[in-house]
Amino acid sequence: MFQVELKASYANRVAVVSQNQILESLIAENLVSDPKGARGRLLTEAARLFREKGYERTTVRDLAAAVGIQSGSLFHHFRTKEEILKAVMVETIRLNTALMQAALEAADTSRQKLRGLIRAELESINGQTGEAMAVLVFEWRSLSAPSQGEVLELRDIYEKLWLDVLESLKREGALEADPFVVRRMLTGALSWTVTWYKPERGGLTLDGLTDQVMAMMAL
Amino acid sequence: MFQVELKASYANRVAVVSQNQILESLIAENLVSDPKGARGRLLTEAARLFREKGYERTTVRDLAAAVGIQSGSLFHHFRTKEEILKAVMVETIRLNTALMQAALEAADTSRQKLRGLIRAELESINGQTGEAMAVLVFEWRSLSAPSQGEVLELRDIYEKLWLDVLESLKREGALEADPFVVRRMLTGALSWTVTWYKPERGGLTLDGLTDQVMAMMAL
DNA sequence: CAATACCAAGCAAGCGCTTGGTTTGTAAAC
DNA sequence: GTTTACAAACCAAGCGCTTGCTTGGTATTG
Repeated sequence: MFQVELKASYANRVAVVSQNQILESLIAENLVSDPKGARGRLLTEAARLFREKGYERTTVRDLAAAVGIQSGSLFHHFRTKEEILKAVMVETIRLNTALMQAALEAADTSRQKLRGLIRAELESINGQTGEAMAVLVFEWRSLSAPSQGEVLELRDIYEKLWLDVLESLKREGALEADPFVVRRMLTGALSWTVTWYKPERGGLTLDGLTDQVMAMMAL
Repeated sequence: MFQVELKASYANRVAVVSQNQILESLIAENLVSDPKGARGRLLTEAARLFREKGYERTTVRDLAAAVGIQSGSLFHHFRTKEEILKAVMVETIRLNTALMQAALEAADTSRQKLRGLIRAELESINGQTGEAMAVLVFEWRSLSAPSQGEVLELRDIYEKLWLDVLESLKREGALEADPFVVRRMLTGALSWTVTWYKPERGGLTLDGLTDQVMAMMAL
């Protein structure tokens, strides 16, 4: 699907380059909206507002004002407010799945693969797509049951990426706990960083944070 | 403040006994409401509803109906809807701080103390007070800024309990990562269990889950 | 006979969303 | 190269409903 051609000497550089490449591929395939377009800009602003004030507290008037149109005009692009929330989530998952796959392809050992996944998820949560990721985590209940089902299907795809790596580590004896449980613990731990991790202050970089997670697991 | 007299042979028994004792002490001191009283029953129902539907989606009419009164009558007990949310959070933190302190006093080594804290927090999250704990985690943003400040002060008290234990472990060489970071990771990981851990199915007990967390950290 | 707890009714404000009509972008037709 | 056609994008206004909360009065309790 998406191929990372070569492993460069600087892991960061690989990450940045492939991230843009991947984003563009997805836009070309119409799997995510171009942030420069009208729809994409709305989704970006929606993610920001949903994260900042929560889905329920964000009114369609807020959303419209954020992109400079009237509230009623929103419904030309989306049928309901909830459809906007769902779109934010779906596009976020699509992007992340692609990023995770790239991270896996760029790593050799299981340990490196796990580090790649952790690093990629931290990047998703605390980087440019962070607001959308936070929405995905914290606004889950605001989705209607049918929409939850659709989003869940997409999520299963990338959860499997994690489980495969963790199971390898267990087989190799590097991990003692149950892979399934560990993944869920990591989901919580990494998601939670959005509430406290601020790269500007303190000097802890994303790579440093990744190292801390690995160290916590004694890996 | 609260003293656990003796360590019984069965850790569970200690936990259960002290939990009730502690709850009663707090009720006696008017630090938490008696769940049998009118106010306490409302707060219990409020926690359930806030967790189930979220604070914003829960109306004062829902809350009133849950305890069998008219919506207007709520405002005889609380001045605003937000005051109800705040009360749920404040009382939950008070109870948990007391439970954590008890868990610490019942353990000898740093490793056992950490296990006690993890076990206690998992119990809080997935046990009887689970709904209130989930509200504390997921409805944080629905609190007004002043209320957030008040609740934060209370939370700092019990966060210090965790940091002390983790710092001991680090000094002893059992932990490599930064205690501060580890605590935040654990906060996320343990809170997140509320979204997936179901003791009925699967057979993983709270003690088993605690073991998994320790194993994940290679402790 | 007070104080406490509650009810019945409803208000003002804000909500998601609809409606009917206008502007804008684009591309074929002349 | 202007005209025509038409859909997409947007505005102005507001409808119907729900929301948190108030009010004035009535039971209930110690």
